Amino acid sequence: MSAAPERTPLTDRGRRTREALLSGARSVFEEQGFGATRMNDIATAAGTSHGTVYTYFQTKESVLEAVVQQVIDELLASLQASTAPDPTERVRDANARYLAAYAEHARLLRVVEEAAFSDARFDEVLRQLRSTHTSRVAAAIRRLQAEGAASADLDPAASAAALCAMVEGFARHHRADDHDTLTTLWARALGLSTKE
Amino acid sequence: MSAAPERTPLTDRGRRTREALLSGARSVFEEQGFGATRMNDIATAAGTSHGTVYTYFQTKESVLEAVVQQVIDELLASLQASTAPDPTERVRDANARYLAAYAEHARLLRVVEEAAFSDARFDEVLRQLRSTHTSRVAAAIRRLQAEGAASADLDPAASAAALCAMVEGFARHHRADDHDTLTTLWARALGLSTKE
Amino acid sequence: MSAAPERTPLTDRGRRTREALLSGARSVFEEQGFGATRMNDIATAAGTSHGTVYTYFQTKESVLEAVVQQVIDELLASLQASTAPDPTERVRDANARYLAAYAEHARLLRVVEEAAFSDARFDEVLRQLRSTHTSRVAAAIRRLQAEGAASADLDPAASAAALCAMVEGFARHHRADDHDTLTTLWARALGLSTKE
Amino acid sequence: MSAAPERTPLTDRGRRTREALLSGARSVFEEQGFGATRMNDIATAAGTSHGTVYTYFQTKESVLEAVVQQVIDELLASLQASTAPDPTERVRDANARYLAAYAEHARLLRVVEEAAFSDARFDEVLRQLRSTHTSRVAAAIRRLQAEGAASADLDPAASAAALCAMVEGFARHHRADDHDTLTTLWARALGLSTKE
DNA sequence: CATGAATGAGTCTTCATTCAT
DNA sequence: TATGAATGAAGACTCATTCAT
Repeated sequence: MSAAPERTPLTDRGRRTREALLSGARSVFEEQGFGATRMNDIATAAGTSHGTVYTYFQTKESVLEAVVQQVIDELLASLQASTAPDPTERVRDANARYLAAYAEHARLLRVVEEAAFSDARFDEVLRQLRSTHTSRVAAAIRRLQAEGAASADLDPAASAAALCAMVEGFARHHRADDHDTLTTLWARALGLSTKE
Repeated sequence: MSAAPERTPLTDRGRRTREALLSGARSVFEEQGFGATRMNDIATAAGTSHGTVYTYFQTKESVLEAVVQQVIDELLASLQASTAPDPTERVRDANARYLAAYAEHARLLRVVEEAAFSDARFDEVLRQLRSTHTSRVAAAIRRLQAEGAASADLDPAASAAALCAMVEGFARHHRADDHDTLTTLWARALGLSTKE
Repeated sequence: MSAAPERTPLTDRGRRTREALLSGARSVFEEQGFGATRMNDIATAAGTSHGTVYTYFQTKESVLEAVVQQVIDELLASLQASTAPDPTERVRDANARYLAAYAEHARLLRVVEEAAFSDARFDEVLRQLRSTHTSRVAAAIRRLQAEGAASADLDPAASAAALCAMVEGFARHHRADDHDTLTTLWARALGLSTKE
Repeated sequence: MSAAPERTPLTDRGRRTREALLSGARSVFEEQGFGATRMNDIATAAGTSHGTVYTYFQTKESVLEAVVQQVIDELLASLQASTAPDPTERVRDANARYLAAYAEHARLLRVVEEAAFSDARFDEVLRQLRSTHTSRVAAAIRRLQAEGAASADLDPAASAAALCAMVEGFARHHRADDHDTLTTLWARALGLSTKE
């Protein structure tokens, strides 16, 4: 009866405020992490009173969810498979883009990971993200195998999982833009026939 | 601010209490995570009263730190380089042991990761752990290269980082004991000359 | 403090809106009680926007006050003294009508009682209601005594108070339409001479 | 896991504090009502910090519940049936005691009524209280009927309900100690044979 | 050493009311 | 008039940490 519905802004002013909140929230989350961020910080960052946050969002989790929603699609879009002709180029390209995308969103992803410790929703978000990406990579591997460009004896799904883990882990812990080693390892692991 | 120094128990009874606390704390942390664990839960799990925890530890973080300390050494010990004669066997062996060790300590490691979000100390712990392991792997790779068993053109440090990331990520997200694919990928990536 | 004066709507549209608000408010109050009702709920029930409520009413209390105003007169009107010739019939008739009226308005009266805990205005409303009704009953008793139909030794005011309390309490707690016992008790208490 | 159990004090100091809280709470509730009472007020009245209230009680409702628990038994005890030989005396006696008990606890009962609007637990408390008392009165009426001292044609349960409602309502609205009228009405309603 | 009581800073959240459009 | 956004006072509750016994 007396709910506090996640309101969708009806006017322009409302839309602007909501945007300001999302953008402010993202900044603050990225700077302070999820747990350390106070609803008040979000309001302040958006230039509103703290009550206004609750006009558009129910809880801190909802805010993060909305922030993430905006980012997820954009993130997945930037991870589309490469169309380079050479397999190794494709891999290099894919890794480069992954590392770039990761670098751009690293801080927010960390926030989501943090939030995942106390809210399963975010676990799911991450699982989805990984699973989508891994599936794409598995498909790419299958394609390479069909073309005879990659070792046929590899399990595509497991390989994809492992290789994605490698890139993600590398991106996370070394945030280097050095993807040469990465590409080489990947290519050799898959037994890519290189043009030379 | 903090009055009582972290005390090392002098009496037998004290030693026993401290052990109970550590063991209880580990259970509770693993079950509930760091943030969700109350000092009270730790005391209860250890069968002591609330205040006793502070006889041995200064803060919740200190408790986790002590728990972790116990585990770290044990963990690193179980990750010593293999002594198998065949390179691929060495890799398989190492991966198997890594996955086993990870599985055994996964929950606690997650707790440390969670705590790392609010306390840099734990970030450091994880970094150390990874770095120690990666160094060892890098050394192993260098050895293989010296023996002519692995591709000489690979950067040992970067490769080690990437391959460790792969195993860690695989262990984390897929907690499978399927290490065949992992070993194959690793071996091929390194260009291991297989005995056949 | 309160800027806008309680306005009487001047246009037709205004009158309709005000009616909708009152009717919606009554429903919501009766369903949820006073404290649990949000201004928002009232607006929603009336099909208006949030802010519109304040065009017609100053506070939540004002809304209830207006709702009650409408009901009070109607309620008192339905409790006019009976004109049946036989005293016992008159009593039975009066009780029946009281119970019926109570049943019809019970929920709203409960709301008023609830509001009375935090706003003396509503205490006064209830006191008035009771006092009006009790006075009428006292007058009726005096009439009966004058006619020699009721025991002359009873204090009319006190008896009326007690008997009204009985009917009200019965209505409140037992919401039965069984008024036989009630009528009998009442008649015997007053020593009504029965026709037989 | 991380519950905040309604703790029973184990030490004397704890017992004293809990008592202080209950007694302070009762005062404050009676003075300000349930809704207007802040946890802080209770703490202050008990001379503790507000956190201490939560050492012993979970919510404001729990505090009231504990306060009421203490009173209920005492209240029911003081409403035991009279042992006077004369029926009318018994009634007078019972009413006198009821009015006295009511007067003593009136304020707290009002608080319970207030709380009942938002918490069904308290509705139940009141229902129980009434029902216990009404049952006793019904039993008393049956006894009188068996002795031939009261009209045999009355339904004891319904009569008890009505008469209890009368006394309660009278006590509530007129808090007079004038119980003469009450006793007379009651006696006549029941057709008590008076000794004269 | 152990116990359990006491503390209070820190946050989220609600919602009546005001205000700009 | 009507709308819907904005405000912010107010209060409940948690829990790490301190302290008296």
